[in-house]
Amino acid sequence: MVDVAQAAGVSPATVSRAITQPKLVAEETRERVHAAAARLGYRPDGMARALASGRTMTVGAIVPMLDSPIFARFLQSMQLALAREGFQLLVASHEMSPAAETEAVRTLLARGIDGLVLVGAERSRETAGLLAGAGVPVVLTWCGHPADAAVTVDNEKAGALAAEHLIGLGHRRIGMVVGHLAFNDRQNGRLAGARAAMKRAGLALPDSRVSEQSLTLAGGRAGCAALLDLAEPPTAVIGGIDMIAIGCMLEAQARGLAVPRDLSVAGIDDIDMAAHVMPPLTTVHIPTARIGHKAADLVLGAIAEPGRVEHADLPIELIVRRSCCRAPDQN
Amino acid sequence: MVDVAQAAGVSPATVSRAITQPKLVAEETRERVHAAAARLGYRPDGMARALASGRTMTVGAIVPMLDSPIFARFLQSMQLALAREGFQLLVASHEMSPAAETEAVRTLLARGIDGLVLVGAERSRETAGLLAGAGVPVVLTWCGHPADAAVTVDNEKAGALAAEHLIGLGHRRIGMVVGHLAFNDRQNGRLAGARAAMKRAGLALPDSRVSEQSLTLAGGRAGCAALLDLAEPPTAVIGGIDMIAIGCMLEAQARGLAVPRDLSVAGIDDIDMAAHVMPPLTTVHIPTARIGHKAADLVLGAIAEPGRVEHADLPIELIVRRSCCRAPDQN
DNA sequence: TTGTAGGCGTTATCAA
DNA sequence: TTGATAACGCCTACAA
Repeated sequence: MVDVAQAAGVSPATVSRAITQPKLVAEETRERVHAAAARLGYRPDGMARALASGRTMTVGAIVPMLDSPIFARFLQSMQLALAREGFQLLVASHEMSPAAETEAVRTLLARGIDGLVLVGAERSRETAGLLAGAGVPVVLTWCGHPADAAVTVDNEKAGALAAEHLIGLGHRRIGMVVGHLAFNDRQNGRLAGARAAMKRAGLALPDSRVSEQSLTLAGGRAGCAALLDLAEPPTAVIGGIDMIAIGCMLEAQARGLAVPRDLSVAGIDDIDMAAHVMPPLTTVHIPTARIGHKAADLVLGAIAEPGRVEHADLPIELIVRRSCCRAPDQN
Repeated sequence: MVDVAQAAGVSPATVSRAITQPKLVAEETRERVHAAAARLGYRPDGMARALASGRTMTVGAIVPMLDSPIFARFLQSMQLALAREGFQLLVASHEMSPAAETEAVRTLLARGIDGLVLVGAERSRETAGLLAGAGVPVVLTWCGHPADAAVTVDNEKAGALAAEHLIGLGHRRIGMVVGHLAFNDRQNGRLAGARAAMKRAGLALPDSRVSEQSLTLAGGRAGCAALLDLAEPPTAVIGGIDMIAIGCMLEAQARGLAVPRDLSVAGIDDIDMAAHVMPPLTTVHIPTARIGHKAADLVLGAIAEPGRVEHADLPIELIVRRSCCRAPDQN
């Protein structure tokens, strides 16, 4: 910077201003500085800048896992929105481990970020403590109490929408394959919502008809297999995420069952694939990309105006495709 | 840090050493420092540390897109390997735009990273220039010239393996659905490899039997549709990535064609889903997670020992499942 | 509109 | 083994 200043015949301070606050510098001076900077190939040092200004132009995000169509999409849209404002995205994943999440928060905070985006509202006391003393805005996604800065969707309602659709089709024995419930308030919410909807209809969703599996196609297949092997197998299955729901369809089909004739399957998420599998999956649309975009908006807003906490609840809706049909007559 | 130093009755320099180079400090002193640090809740400032030391403990990665099972997996394993060594991952994506890649390189470099991982070896002159003057190790992945620090797989061979398998099954009219070829040397390589294999067998893969599509399920469906609508539709199709190949299967099935009886389909990548779709997809296994892991190893190695350039070529292999069968008798 | 000067929180060199 | 002290490269009142 000193070199640029000399080359442009100004002081280092003016170079700094010409770059970060162009309006404070006379146009003629500004141009001389920029020319000199370009000629000398000057690149401001981000760390020095961060140290002096306290701002890193970086937002951190910690997701349960990178290797998931949902979080990949989420990060994708967040990264895009951040990049548009000149911010960068620092990502970490905790692989469903609260301890790993704590560690990720710790290192991200130490590394220097201007804001942090997390998934879910449920976390260890230790992590919560770190966040409380973070000194940077924190935005929660998917779940979040009304007082939090958060972008939420109604996971209970998502589960309920799927269940109500199936109930409306006459299904009475409905099963659900969910992700591991520990440290996953999204899955917990969806299960609770489905259960509540069934209760309202005078039906039950006993634990025996709920299978806890990994959030993968394989998990869906395994969970569906378990439910189909029951003495009284369900006539319909809800997947806690689409990936699981699609796994359920594949397992049913692998056993020679037709979907939806022999087994109705509904999902939650509406990932791209849902529309393309056979049969196209009936699912609850969660606006994943919008969550990412909105989360970026909220952190950026809170960074610009410290203390500001916004809460956004994004609408969800049932997308009826062709993986569910009327239940066969039962007793 | 000054507070900690005072509380421990030592100088700031000793606090620094006690934390970063424990061995240089007497055990008794070290413990006093750590105790004081813990009591005061001291957290080293990453930016100050970066400015003073020149190391950021951060590695940048720029991928074509975040929203892809392959790159998500890749980043996942890289992030894990980096975290184990105390490094963090800064990610950006360029959405298949060379200009966006340039910009991403520029900002990551400015932000301060100790190393950079890129996908593919093909890029704009401008980006290449930035990298040349980057001052930090750069590791290429998937593609890379032998002189580069890179983790490569043989994309030509991948295309060839798929094609040879189909040729061996008696197919003579083989089509291919690839991703957009511009700025994607992986897809170019796979296509070239398939073409070369067919040529060796006295067959041709004319452009008319190659469909360029987006790297999605929908792209696969569209590409397959285009090929099936040909006057002489292929009896087998290769997908440039599994996602496309699976899209091809879905399109065929949606048209009432049985896979593989009426159309054989082969993919390249071996994503998790490949084993679970119906029929299970015959594909070329690309060790995506290992690429990520190895890339982390290489950058870390180059960071530790500047000037070191390692090149790793990872093996690939054909995984025969059930989406391909013998060609029907033709002409 | 521009320059001066102090400081951001560490690390690293050199003595002690 | 520990302590001064000078960078690290930039930002930002404050003054001119």
